[in-house]
Amino acid sequence: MTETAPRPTLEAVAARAGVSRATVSRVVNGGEGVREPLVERVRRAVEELGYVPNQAARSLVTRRHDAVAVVVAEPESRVFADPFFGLQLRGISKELTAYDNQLVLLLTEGRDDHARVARYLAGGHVDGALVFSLHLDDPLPGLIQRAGVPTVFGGRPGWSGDRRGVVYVDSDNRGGAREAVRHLAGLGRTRIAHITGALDQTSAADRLDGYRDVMVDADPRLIAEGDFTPAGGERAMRELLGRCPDLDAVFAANDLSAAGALRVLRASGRRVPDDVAVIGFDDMLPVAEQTDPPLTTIRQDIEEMGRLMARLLLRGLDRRNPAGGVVGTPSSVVLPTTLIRRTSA
Amino acid sequence: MTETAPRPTLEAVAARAGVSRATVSRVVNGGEGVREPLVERVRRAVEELGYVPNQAARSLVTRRHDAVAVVVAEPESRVFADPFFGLQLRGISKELTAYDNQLVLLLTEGRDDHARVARYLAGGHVDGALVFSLHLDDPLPGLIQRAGVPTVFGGRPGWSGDRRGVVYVDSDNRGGAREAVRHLAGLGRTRIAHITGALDQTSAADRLDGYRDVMVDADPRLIAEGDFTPAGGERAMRELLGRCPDLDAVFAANDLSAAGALRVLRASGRRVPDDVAVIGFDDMLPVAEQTDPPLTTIRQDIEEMGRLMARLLLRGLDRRNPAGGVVGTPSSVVLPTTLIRRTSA
DNA sequence: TGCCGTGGTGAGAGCGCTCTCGCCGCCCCG
DNA sequence: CGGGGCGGCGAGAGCGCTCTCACCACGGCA
Repeated sequence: MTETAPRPTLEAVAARAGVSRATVSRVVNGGEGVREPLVERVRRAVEELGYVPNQAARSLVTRRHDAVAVVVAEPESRVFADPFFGLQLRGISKELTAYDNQLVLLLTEGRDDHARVARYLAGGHVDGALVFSLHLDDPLPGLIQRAGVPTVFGGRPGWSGDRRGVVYVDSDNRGGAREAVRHLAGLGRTRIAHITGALDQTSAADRLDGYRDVMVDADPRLIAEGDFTPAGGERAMRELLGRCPDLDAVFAANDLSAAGALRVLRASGRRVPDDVAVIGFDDMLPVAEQTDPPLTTIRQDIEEMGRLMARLLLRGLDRRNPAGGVVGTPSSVVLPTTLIRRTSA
Repeated sequence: MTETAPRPTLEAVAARAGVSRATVSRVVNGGEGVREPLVERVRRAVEELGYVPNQAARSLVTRRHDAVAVVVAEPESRVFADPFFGLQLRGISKELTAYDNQLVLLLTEGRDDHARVARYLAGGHVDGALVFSLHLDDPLPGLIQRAGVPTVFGGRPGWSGDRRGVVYVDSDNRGGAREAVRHLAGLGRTRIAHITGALDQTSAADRLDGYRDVMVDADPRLIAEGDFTPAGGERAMRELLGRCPDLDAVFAANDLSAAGALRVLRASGRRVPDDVAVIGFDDMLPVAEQTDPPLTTIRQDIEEMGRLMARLLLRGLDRRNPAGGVVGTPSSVVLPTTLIRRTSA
């Protein structure tokens, strides 16, 4: 716990290099319009003094912070039980780092925190925000929109407010679900059940829609509500088995609930995939590879989603146009999914 | 993606309230030494204009940022496969939020990033740092110490540098391990094996030490090296079964590797706990409760560790002395562990 | 009544930076 | 050889805040 030492200022560097503050500033910010010998002298002075620009002073005049808030608005601590957010965070972090932006993490605890987050964002402490808020009734997106902070959402925000200018990155949940169900059908299965995710989230709703796209007139008893957790998967599977003992396949809304379903199936004496084929969603490696048997699933590139969110935001912020593409208001992106075949289906 | 609107300044509030900037500043910062009617007038003006202080301007003069960096220096993306960091982050976030500090997340990708992190910390953008760097040979703690940033480590840093003034928060890994092994011994088990964690981390080394404390002259073949992952647990368990088919208990360095071990034991036809008792470490709920059978384990309060790290740092920063206690250089804290009995042992 | 002490308020400097503008010297062209 | 243009550099203002200090109006005491 040492104390922070006094740090050299632009002034000090200028004095040492024998130039003006303005010139040092120019060199520090890229060196445009300064002749080589001077650039060299300034660089050396910076080096020798260990000069690091004071971000506060800089922000004060540029009104830029080179910082982005990441808002994770999950009511429950379930957030990190899933490796989901972690992976997305990693993708975000990589992209932000590549363009020298900092990541300010805002975790919310329940409703009261929304005001806090909104205040922070409205306070202009960051240049933009990446927001994870997937619940249908979440007031946060609205608050943020009112705060006027450039924002990219993680997952299609399911709220009823003004839709204009809303940018999000999502997986093709519906398409992926269709692919999953078609795969099961292609295996000759006809009694294909679905364990949904938490239906107040758009991803769960979309996957259910995808299931219905293929199973146009499916027996409604083949659908059981889960909540993306293993326990929820177990519950739903037991329910399904009770209602339709003759089912021969299950499409679970994510790998975690598939894992739960798998346990119940085994306990009930069914063999997977012989008696019942099971397919998950996410391709969460530590889960999908570790189940018994290993899980066939729909892969979504979560880290890439994070990276893309950051890239879109930065592009909208006009940060020297990250990674090419046309500058301007970016639009939402829906990433494709892939079927990963293991043994469960 | 709306543009940020121009925000009112102190000046504007002062004008509206008919007072000086200084008075507004005083009110905004607690209102000490300003008479009630004025306070009221200023408050109203702030409210009406929606004034939010410009943090950059404030930092420029106070040299405080009310921001803390959280550095996660895990080489591999394994970081978030474990819910570990997520939980700790949550604890940290809660505490920081309670004292109005922001959380700047710094994830590192391999060695090259160390310099970046060190530069950032040395740059004085944050008031302090919370660092997770548990590897023995990690140069980061040294770099940070040189940067002169007040720091609290998560887990005992295992490095050979200057130890003075190093503050950390850790679980009683050694004591917990002793309790685990004693519990197995109390069950009448005598051939107690140990699956270690990644031994370049202090927590793994400490747990191994704890095991040895009880099993003073254990057969060295009863120890197999794991790496805290389920796959590592499987590998180690197979190794152990090959070397010592007569073992009757296993203490795994964490729940994840215990889950792997459990699978191998079942595949080998052993009954748990009848033939082999198994105990884990961490009490990672989504893992420990979902194994078959549910895992007996050593619980550590991970969220509390995070909270404590933040509290210690803030206290060292002299932030109005969070949560009581003597002000001054804080010292390290080692949190106790608890045995959680489920069915595996 | 006069003086000092005290508490409340305002004026102003200055934190470290960026950016505009103006000056100066050089080169090119007539 | 002179003038205009241009590129390189420095001077200085000002971003929005905090904090010191001086000022003023009281009240208490002699």
